[in-house]
Amino acid sequence: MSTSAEDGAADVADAMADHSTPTRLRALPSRLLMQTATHADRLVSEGLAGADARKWHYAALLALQEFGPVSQAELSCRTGIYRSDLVAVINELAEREFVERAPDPADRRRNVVTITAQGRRHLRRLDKLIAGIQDELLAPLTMPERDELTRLLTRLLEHHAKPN
Amino acid sequence: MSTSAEDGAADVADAMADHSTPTRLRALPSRLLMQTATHADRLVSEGLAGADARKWHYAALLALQEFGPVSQAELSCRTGIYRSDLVAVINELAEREFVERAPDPADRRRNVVTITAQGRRHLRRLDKLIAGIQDELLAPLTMPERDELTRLLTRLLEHHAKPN
DNA sequence: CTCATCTCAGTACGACTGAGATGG
DNA sequence: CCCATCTCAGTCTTACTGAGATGA
Repeated sequence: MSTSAEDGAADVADAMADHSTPTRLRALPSRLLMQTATHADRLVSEGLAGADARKWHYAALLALQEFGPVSQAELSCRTGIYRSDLVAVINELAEREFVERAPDPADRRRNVVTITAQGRRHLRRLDKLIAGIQDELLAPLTMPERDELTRLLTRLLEHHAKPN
Repeated sequence: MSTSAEDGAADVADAMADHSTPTRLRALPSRLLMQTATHADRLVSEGLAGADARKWHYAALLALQEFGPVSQAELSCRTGIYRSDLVAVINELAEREFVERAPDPADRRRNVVTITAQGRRHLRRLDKLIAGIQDELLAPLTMPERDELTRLLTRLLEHHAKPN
C-alpha cells in the first residue's frame, strides 16, 4: 500500500514479469499448498501416462507388493483409493496382467488380488519413473530442504488425520 | 529398509495405530502435497461456507482491494480464477453488493469491476476468518517452521511457473 | 477483443444391488 | 432351518473442477 514497499514490489515485478497476484493471496499457505500440489499431480499424471499408467496403478501395485495378496476392501484402505474406483483400477491392471483377481475360497464374497511377476517388473519401471518425477518436482530444493519439506508435510498430515 | 530406521517407524506405527499405507507411498512428496492440500482446501471451503462465501470470493475481493477497479480479464490473471468461472463469482459478489460491475466508459467491450464499501467490510471479515483457518491448518508447526514451509513452497512454485 | 454460456472430461463420493457370510 | 443383519464387489448417480468451443 505504501510508497517504499511498492518500490520493492516493482523491482520484483520487473525482474520476473510478475503477473502481480495480490501479496496476501500469494503467501497464503493453503493456496501455496493447493497450487504446488496441482502442479505435482500434473507432473505425475503426465509422466505416468507416458508409461500407460495412472497414479492409482502405482499405489495399488506398491501396496500389493508390500503386503502380499489382499482383498479389494483392504487394498482400498491401504491405498486410499475409493472402493468404487478401485474396481476400475484392478480391471486395468488385470487387463495388462499385472495383477490377478481370484475369488477367495475361504470367503466367496471376496476377491483376492495378487501381483504377478510382470506386475513386479512394471512396478520397478514405475518406481524409477516416479523417482524421476519427484526429482523434477523438487529440483529447486537442496537435499536437506527436501527432507525438511517432507517432514513438515508429514507432520501436518498426521496432525489432521488423527482427530477424526 | 534398514533395521534401525524401521525401529523408529514401528514406534510411530504402534503409537498411532497406523493403517499401514505402504511406506514408499506415504513418503512421496507429490502425494504428501496432494493430501495436505486437499485437507487445507476442505478447511478453507468449510470455513468460508459458514460466512456464505467461497474461496474465489476472497481472492477476487483481495485483488480488487489491492489493485483497484479492473476488467474481468485482468482479474482472472491476477487471481488465477479461470475466465469461465469468474463470471459466476462476480455475479455472486454483485448480488450481495460487494462489487459493482459497470461497462468501462473508455472501452465499452469491457466491464470494470469495483469493490464497494460493503465489499471492503466483508473482506475484512474474511481476512480474519482465513487467518484463523491458516492457523488451524499449521497448528502443529512452530512459527519458524511455518515460514520455512511457506518459503519452500514458494520456491517450488516459482521454479515451475517460469520455465513455461 | 471482452464477456458470457455451454459443453465435456476427470475426479471424488455416496446410494444402491446382489451374492455371500454370520449369529441367534 | 429361518431370518435379520453385516460385508464385499460392482454399477450408477451426483457434484464439483479445470478447460475448450462458441456466441453476443
